Amino acid sequence: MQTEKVRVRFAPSPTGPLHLGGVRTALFNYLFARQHKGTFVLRIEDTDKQRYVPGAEKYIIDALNWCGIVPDEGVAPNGNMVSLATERHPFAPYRQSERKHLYREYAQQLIDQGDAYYAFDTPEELDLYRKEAESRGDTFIYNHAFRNKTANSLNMSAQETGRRLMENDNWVIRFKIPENKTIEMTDLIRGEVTMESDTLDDKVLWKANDGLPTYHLANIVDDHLMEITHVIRGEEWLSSLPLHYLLYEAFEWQDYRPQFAHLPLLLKPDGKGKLSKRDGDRLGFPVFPLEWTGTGGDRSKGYREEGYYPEAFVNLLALLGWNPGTEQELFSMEELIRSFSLERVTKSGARFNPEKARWFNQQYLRNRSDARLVQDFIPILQSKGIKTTPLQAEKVVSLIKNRATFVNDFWDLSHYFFVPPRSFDLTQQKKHWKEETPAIVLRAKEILAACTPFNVPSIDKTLHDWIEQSQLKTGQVMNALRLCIVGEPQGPGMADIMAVIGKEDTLERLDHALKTL
RNA sequence: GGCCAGUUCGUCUAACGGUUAGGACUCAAGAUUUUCAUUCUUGCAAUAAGGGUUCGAUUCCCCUACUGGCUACCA
Repeated sequence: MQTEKVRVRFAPSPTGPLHLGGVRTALFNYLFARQHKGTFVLRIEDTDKQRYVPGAEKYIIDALNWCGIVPDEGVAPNGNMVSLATERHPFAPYRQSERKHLYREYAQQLIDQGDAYYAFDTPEELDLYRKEAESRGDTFIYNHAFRNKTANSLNMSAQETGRRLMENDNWVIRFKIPENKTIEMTDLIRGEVTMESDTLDDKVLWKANDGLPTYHLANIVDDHLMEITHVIRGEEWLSSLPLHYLLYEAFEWQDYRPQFAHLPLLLKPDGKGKLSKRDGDRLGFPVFPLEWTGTGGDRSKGYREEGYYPEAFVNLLALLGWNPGTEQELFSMEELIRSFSLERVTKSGARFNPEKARWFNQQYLRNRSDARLVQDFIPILQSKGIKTTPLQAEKVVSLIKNRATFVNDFWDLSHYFFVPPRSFDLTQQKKHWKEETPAIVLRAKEILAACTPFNVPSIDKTLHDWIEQSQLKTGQVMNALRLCIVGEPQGPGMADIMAVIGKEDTLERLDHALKTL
């Protein structure tokens, strides 16, 4: 089993944008495949016409791309159709809607074997049964007891069945769950799981009204046809595992059955339940990798647009439900591939923590070279109409980067380097603009005017010599200068700031402040 | 309601029978500093409750509680 080539798949449904949990599932599949030198397949499960959302498939591909989770095989990264099998995509097509012709024969096989049957209940009838059972305090299960007393191909003649099918009566194909059987399953994360077949419903395998298989059938058939060796998916599928096991048995594929791993769910940061789209809006953090505009024009924030680095995003996702067993928290994709293991995936759901997410980005931002940060900063400066040199911008970046979480923070942290303060912080004025201050600033101006070269060590020395001689306090001088030059109580050392803005600008700002304050 | 899974600081988690129960985020305090931030130090803070098993339980078993998932002709 271990010697065979690993093939995993990520099989999202294009019913909307991929959210955090989906990306994480894709990531874990990707890491697992890479680690085992296997293949990561992207398959699109679009068997639900009602819930299909145009653009969702493209979104999924774009999002994975942004994260660097690029499929080896499957629906192409550029969104192009891969309908014909090629060397790289031997099992094409990878979109279930394009594979619909394949599934019918498998459904038929199950019927011929007696493992599935045509059922003719209407949705209304079933609704009624359910309500009835509920009012009695019972649980409605569509199992052997129930199927014996309703209209289906199991208890009517072939002619009658044929007639009803011809009349296009309301029919579906249901799987015939075996009676009184204990299903023993293995999950790579949870270990042994057992379930009694009598608690299971005869699930619908084929929907007559749109002529498509349901998830369960399509999924099992495709996983088999595509030679998937490991199914790594969300915990919400754990309760379908017995059905899937039974299907593998019915097809006599149990020897090729993939191994299963059910990932813990991502939960809301507060309150109850799993993370949903609305939580992002409510709590003010994105739940989607990329910004998404719904059909109604409603916009949902994306990590990319918030200014997250994809590397940081992937890193924080990887540590949700998995840990390396060491104290390392920062991982490149390569390191993740090396360290990942399903054995170290947690069993319990993980609450998403937006604070920690920001911390990850901050770490990545700090580790990024000034030269690279400048590339992202320059467009922002341009959009503000600032003219500067890359050298100057890089100097600024190096001074303020450790205060930022995102490149988007840079402007707020550095505008005073480029634009003289328009106003002066009031509380700072109260604290640092005393009776004697104008005289000090005036003198500082003279001293700075004589300071050459106008660089950090020289400014520092000049200022400190003067402060020492005149018996002033460092804070007295520096805070006053800061008020004049920055306007706010923030920023790097004054010598650093003055060196960047230059002598001329420095003196002008002092002049202006003396007049205004 | 039924079935399944889960439960260690507020959050993410480590400890696979023997630790003062560790780390990270957050928060608080202190140090450094011309401000803010950084950095450093310190602190607050957890084994859901109860029974077993064992010389010894976070760890194994049972039970209760709680949490989550599923319970569609959705995936």
